[in-house]
Amino acid sequence: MFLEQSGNGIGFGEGFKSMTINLKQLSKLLKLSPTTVSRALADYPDVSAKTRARVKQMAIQQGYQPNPVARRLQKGKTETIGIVITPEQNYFSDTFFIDLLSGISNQITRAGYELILGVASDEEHEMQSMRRMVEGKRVDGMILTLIREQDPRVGYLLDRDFPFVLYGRTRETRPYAFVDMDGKQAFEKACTYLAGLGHRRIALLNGEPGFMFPVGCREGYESGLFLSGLELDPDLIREWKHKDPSQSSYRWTLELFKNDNPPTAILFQTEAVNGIFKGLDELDLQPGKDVALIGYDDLEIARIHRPSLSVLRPQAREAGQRVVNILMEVIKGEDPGKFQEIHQVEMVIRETSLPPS
Amino acid sequence: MFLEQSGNGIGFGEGFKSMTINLKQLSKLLKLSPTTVSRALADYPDVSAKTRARVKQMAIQQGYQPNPVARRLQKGKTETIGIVITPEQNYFSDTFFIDLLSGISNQITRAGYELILGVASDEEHEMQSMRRMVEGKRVDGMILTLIREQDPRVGYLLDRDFPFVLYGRTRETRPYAFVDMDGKQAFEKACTYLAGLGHRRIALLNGEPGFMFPVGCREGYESGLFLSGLELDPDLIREWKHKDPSQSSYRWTLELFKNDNPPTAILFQTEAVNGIFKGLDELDLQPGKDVALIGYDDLEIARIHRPSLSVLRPQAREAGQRVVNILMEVIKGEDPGKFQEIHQVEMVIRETSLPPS
DNA sequence: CACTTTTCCCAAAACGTTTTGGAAAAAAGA
DNA sequence: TCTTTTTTCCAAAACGTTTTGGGAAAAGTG
Repeated sequence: MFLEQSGNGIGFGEGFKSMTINLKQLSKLLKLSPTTVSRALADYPDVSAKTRARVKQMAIQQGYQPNPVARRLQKGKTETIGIVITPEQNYFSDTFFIDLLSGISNQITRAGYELILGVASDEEHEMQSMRRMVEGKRVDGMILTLIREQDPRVGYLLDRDFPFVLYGRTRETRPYAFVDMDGKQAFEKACTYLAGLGHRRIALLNGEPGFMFPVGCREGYESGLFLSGLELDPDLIREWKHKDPSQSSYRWTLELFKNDNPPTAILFQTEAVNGIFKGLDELDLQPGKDVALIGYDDLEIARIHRPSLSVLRPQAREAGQRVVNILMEVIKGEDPGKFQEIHQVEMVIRETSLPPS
Repeated sequence: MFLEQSGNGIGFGEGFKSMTINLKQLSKLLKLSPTTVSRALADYPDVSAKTRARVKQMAIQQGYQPNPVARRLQKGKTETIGIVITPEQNYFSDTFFIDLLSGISNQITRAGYELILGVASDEEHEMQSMRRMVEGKRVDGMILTLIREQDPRVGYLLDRDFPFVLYGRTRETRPYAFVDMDGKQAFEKACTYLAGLGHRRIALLNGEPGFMFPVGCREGYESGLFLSGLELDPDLIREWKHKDPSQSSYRWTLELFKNDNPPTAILFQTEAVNGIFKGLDELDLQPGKDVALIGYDDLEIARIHRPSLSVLRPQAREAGQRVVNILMEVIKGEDPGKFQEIHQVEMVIRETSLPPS
């Protein structure tokens, strides 16, 4: 009588929609207890090989899939990872971020987890969206991107000992897990490469302060200059704005060439390329020929432009996968401090990195 | 004794992480049954105003939030919406799609739901990702974007009577819910506007066949020509490829001007603008001056380019919100056929829509 | 054969809610 | 006062899993 309680028998005239089978129904079909079926499917050793095979076959035949919500309740885990993106800072400018997201998503799916997405219009909503996920017990872990030098999200998560992994780094003394690109090494490489070609006036059009990624770029730039025996000239360093990459980089490009001793090469984030091209065009300078250019990130525009743009190419997809694998470890209870990865960035030489004319 | 079963008292020395309170704990604190507390918070009329107030106050004070997983299990709903995006078809080319996603996400959050994201590399994985969500009982409804003329996803969902809403339309006779932009009316408006300026040779650089959105654009273009008393010339219609918008549109731009009687204006999707600018540049034609241009979608490049690009501007954010509101109705059991919305598209005249010279 | 060990299975509890179906207490009506 | 109605609360069931803690049967051992 107890077994009959919920009256959900094998189901006869049900619609397509409810044609999904239950653990209880499946076990009834097999004349086994739900316990045994559950354990058979989970490969517990205390169920005989014969019945395990029988159970699995029937499960496949009936298209049984355990209800994830029920499992989550019992296991006390949401099997869900959260990420919050912000449109203002033009994340989606091109393939880069979607590559990262693609790596993240695929790896999360492989683990049987879900990825829930928040879209926040500004920093405040970003925090709010994250808190909803964390305090509302909607996720087991968070992935953070576009990290700021002082990032309140990191402190928040560390304070409550909530699992998370950064794509990027921040200024925080407590140990935390991150995957970052070696922007420093990349810009150093690009800078020494240009110097090796004979360039003596190399400019840096960097991302604006506040975010963390321009820090490494600048370090690499300075170190590259030093290694090449070049002096750092503050007049050759400018910063574009996130809210308006093209416009600000356009203006700074014009500015750079007002210099008595103008640059013969520019290092920058590819996000700003449109403004630079426009500025050079206005100054009647040919990219590649009159001014060497190397961008950071291999966006579509870099490949299709003529002359094609030499770039530093971070492997976003791979990084995304690593972020997820690490987050899974942290969720399991591993020490986050153990997971701090800095990935190499390759340089792709195309047509805009010639010697000075 | 029954009440003591799980031994989770009010919790003294627990860490930050588990400092979240339970319905049972809350009810114990209030000396009420979990039933009453639950019903008080849900504003049931069978709990007195006084205790309701007391319960709510204590809930706020203790920071109680019902465990979403438990609620989902009991309610038999996942409170989750699914969406699958594909990077190949460059969705994220600019702000347009993120605006749509932003509207979707905000509205979903407002309803207390989650948005889960799948990223699929191709059509096959797109379907696979969706089936995992649907058959794995991970979502209550699906949102579909970038719809194809023959779209297997729509048939799949209709067959199993699963709630979904399209952003766009497809060729399907059974009724389904959608929100679409009036591409036809938009292109008709743009076309008659250009004709009104005196243009007689208006070209269309359209999206490639297979997807649904170029269909409306073409219809609007043809209708616009007709209304303006212009003949349709097949030589003035070309289609760019999704995999490579810039490159293909570049080639087709060159092609268009090999014509004995070349166009004086081009209508196109803004996605293809880089290729067009490049082609015109190579032909020594000034955008706006020598050739009028109107693009569909107000991407950043349209605003920052000089001359700035006249565009047709769909309201992506608003559309995203409507998609979610409709999906909620469909999930509630409303007839999807009732929800078929076509949104107007405004035209933004900037510098590239001058009369022919 | 009697005892121990191993193999194989299962009933019941638990996860944290909401809903169902009353029941006691209070108020209203006779 | 007694009955009926309304108000206010709650115990128990249910959602669909996984885990716990055995227990019966089979196999091995002396």
